[in-house]
Amino acid sequence: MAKGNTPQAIRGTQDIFGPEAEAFAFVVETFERVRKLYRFRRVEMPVFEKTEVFSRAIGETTDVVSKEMYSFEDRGGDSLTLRPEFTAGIARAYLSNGWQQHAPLKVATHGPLFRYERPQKGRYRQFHQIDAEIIGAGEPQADVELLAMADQLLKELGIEGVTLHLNTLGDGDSREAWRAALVEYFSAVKDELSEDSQERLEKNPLRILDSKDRRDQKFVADAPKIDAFLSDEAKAFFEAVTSGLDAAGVKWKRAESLVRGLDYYRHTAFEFIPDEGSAAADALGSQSTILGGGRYDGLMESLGGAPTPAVGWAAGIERLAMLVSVRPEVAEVAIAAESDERVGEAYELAQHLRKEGLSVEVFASGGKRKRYDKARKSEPLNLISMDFRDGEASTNIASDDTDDVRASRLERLVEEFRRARK
RNA sequence: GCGAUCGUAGCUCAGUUGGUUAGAGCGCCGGUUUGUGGUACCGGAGGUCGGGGGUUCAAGACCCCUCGAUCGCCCCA
Repeated sequence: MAKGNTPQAIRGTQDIFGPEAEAFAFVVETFERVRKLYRFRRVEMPVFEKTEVFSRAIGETTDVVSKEMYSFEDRGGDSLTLRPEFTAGIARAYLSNGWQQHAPLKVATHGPLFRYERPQKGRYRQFHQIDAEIIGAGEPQADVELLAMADQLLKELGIEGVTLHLNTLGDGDSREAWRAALVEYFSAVKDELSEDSQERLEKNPLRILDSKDRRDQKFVADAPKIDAFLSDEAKAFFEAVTSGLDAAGVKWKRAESLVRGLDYYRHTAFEFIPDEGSAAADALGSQSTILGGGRYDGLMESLGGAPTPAVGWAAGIERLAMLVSVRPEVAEVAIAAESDERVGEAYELAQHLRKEGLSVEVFASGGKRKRYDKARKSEPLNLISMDFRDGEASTNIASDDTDDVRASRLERLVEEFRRARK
């Protein structure tokens, strides 16, 4: 509980500790490992950019830009913004650094993002994502490889009950024609739509399709389908993606009403969503998407670059962390210095063992009788007690170590250490 | 931006229709069982009951405001 004059953390930020922090680290470590398997190269990006990087790339009318950005003026009067996503900044870096020379470029990164929103379960003002992008690759195989990586990542995290929902938005022309048809269709029944969807009709008609409001849902089933507006090329592209996924053993499900909020998406759009009634769905509350992305062939042009096909995804680390289970890290060795005469020696032994690659914790403070108990409670694999009684030093090892090699190596190291000290 | 629920020790929570010095468990600190021991027992520290105002002889409990948290809507990872 915060005391009167102790500053509070900013709303929507988190101080992550304990099992949550372990889960967070596990997600990041697993991502780093899997990304190397697919040969994605690591990039580090600035946390803030000129505001126009996001407003031009993401779209002025999107919620992200119009009301969720952390923007401020720097001392030179430029408008800067804390990044609300990775893709726009990566696209900017691609153009400003001439990374075209590396195309097709596969990059991965992770870190904090910022969005001024009302915090709730699985949703924060400072949140964290892992992110993967393939830039300068227009072939459907790029989509497949990217999705295969996502699928493998989730499996290696041990996350179950999550399904890839897949859709195509077609190329620019298909998408526009579909959008126009949707506006026409929903305009005819405008008065019967929810208030939110009446507004969406102006701003983002595609979003009406995944409205949660019953009043909207009864019209959704008969709404125009994207498939009717796809050009032959767009259709062939989507088929190549789906057959590639099948060949790669990635399970997917067609989601005709899946659209993505940001302006730059074309062709493939996808989200990994927990199955209804699954443990994952329960854990996430109403924030159902754990990983989402798609193809954004139009983005580079909006930043003044040459047309450049690209596809990418991002996943919320906090959301993934809610779905993984990690065992608490226990020490390989705990040393209880049960009398003050042995404290110095206990720390020396700890250093010796740490240099040999063992994780060691020393218990040498507080009541002497309680040091052993504390060491015990930390549930180490091996427990060394060091005491000094009746003028005699004793050193004992109690081992619950299931790894016999490590346990016997420890005994040897401790024995060496004692001989060397004499 | 809107709505609902909630705010009592470091943590999890009790606190009866408003009624004396606000409690428990865990954790923390100290001590006892002169001991191969994750035990048990004893003691201690720690609370402006989120904050402010009001009603009342009396408020942790009731009313108003405010701050914060949680969950949901919008949107999104």
